[in-house]
Amino acid sequence: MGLNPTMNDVAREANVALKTVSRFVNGETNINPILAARIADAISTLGYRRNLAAASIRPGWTSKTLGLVIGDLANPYYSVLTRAIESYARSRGYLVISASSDENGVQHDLLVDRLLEQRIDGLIVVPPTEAGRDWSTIPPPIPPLVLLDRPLDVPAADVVIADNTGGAREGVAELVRNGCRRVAWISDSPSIYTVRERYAGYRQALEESGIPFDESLVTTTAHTSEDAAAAVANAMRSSGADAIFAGNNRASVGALLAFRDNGRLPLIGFDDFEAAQLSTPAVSVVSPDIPEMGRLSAELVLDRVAGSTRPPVTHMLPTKLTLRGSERV
Amino acid sequence: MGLNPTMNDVAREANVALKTVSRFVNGETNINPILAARIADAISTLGYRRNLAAASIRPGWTSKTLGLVIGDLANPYYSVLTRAIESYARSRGYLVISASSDENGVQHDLLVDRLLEQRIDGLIVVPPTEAGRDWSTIPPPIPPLVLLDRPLDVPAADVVIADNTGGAREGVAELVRNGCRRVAWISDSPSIYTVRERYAGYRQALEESGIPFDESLVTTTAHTSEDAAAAVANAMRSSGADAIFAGNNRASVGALLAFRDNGRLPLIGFDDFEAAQLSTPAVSVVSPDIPEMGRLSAELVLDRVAGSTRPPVTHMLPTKLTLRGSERV
DNA sequence: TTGTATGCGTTATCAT
DNA sequence: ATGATAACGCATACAA
Repeated sequence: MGLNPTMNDVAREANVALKTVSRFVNGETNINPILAARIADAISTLGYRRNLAAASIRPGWTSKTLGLVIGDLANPYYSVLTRAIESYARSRGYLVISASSDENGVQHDLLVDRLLEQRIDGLIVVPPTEAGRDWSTIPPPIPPLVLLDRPLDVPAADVVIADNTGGAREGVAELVRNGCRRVAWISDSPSIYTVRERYAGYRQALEESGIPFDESLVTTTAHTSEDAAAAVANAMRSSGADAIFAGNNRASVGALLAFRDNGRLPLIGFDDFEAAQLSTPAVSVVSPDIPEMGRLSAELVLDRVAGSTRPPVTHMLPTKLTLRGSERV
Repeated sequence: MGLNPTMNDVAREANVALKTVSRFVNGETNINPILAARIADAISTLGYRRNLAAASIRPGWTSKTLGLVIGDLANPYYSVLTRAIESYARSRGYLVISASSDENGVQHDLLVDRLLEQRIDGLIVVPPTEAGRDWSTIPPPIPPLVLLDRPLDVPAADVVIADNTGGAREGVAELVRNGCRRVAWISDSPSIYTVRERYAGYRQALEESGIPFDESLVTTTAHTSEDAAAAVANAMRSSGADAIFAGNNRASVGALLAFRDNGRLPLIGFDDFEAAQLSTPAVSVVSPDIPEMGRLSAELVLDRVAGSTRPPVTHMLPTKLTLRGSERV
């Protein structure tokens, strides 16, 4: 291994002053070509690499690093989000340290603290399902912060969310437009923000169509695809459902599983998933623009890192209804 | 925002020496309880957070950070890998900076350089499809390095790969055991390491079964699912194939697409994918243990970070054949 | 244009 | 047990 050569080593090797090497490394122009050449030589013979960690502790300098706390990187939703953030950040010279909270508030808080200690320049966070500590108890200064996917009451933070209510409303309305009158709702628990929002859209669509609400068509206990499959089967057999709206992709998968044994019903799901296009007929979905949500978050946080003092904003991004066939029979 | 309080600020506030605060923060025990309490108070009133970047430049101290360069985080294969690495790393106190190369050698090299400058303690790398610069041209010292998924001739590096050849061989043999004699091979280009290895397994299985090799059954130009679908359709119509072995999950998806219009053939694919379990019949696959590959990589690199000088090893992890029904009719 | 001296926030040495 | 001082690798006033 050996030790890492420092700027001082380069200076000695090239027979110039430390400061001249610093200038060279930082790409300043006012520098004697002769010395520059000597320095370049010294750098390559020594294999010098600058130590960004050391540079970052100087006043006015930063780590050129962003922190990101999500639920679970193995979940395609989060990995696509993370990739979008990474891409935009890198286009502006930033690296991303991402960490998974497993939706656990304690773990989430630990990660936030660690990232703060690592002196990331900005922070993007998807608040965990099991709420963590109140942000107001974290002593300032806190670097630029973006709340992603789920809003929270943090005065200084920008917020980027999807129009969950509008999306669900549009999806349900499409089913109704196709003649369905008894649309079943299948989802996870309403204690989850996105579920609440989407469910509100379901209710809105029914109301706007003058369709009476029937509680027996609603399931909000489907935590897994298997749960959802059972709920869908039940809605078909016992509740006289004539269509299914799936509140997330696990619920959609559950519906497909249920359809194997029980025939099929018109179906629209929230959130896209890989299998949606392969099933027959392909599954129609309303889905947020995940890459754009990621990109925008990174842009907002980096603008603030760069000095923007614009008042905090909440961006609610529209969803998109993709009709693939499953919305009718 | 305001500035970040430093250890010095805490010392002044608590009326103790800088070093005492350092001791307190680093959890040393030999410290007067009275002073400790004063320090704790000062820390919380000032909202002091330790600056790990500053700490890391001290000799013998490190960034407690791992670098990871993969192909594309939005690809489930890589995101599951990354998640496994992240989990293990965090269990040992490390954060992970991951970056996507898009399989582009130039971008890959840029990222490696940047991570080296950021002074990550260890590096895990999936060498890009389009080869980057030779590692031997990177001047030492290079931190502990693990080559993941694809081997490369780097003397000091540990290597973690899957048994691609053995896996493909097992999958093809299963099709043969079910009576198939004309197994078509559908894959991406053999310029890709994993493709080459898997294809070798295909050839081995044929040879061991005494089945003559027929070039007309082989397609190695399927870069997308659509390409693969066309190739599968062609194999069914023109080449008299009686089974399909898909060299990766895009090829598997292509086969499913082709089956829509052309009936179906026994199918086994390499690499698992979400839709595999939803299709009817569910798709059988041979797949590497991705989480274990990630975990092992992180373990190897962190053991070296912790001082292990064990000679470099190559771990070839076994694959698993999951039979779900598609292997017969 | 080049160099000297100082400081960033932290830990380590060595005295007290 | 505690503290003054130096050092880590780097950048920046300020001098030369």
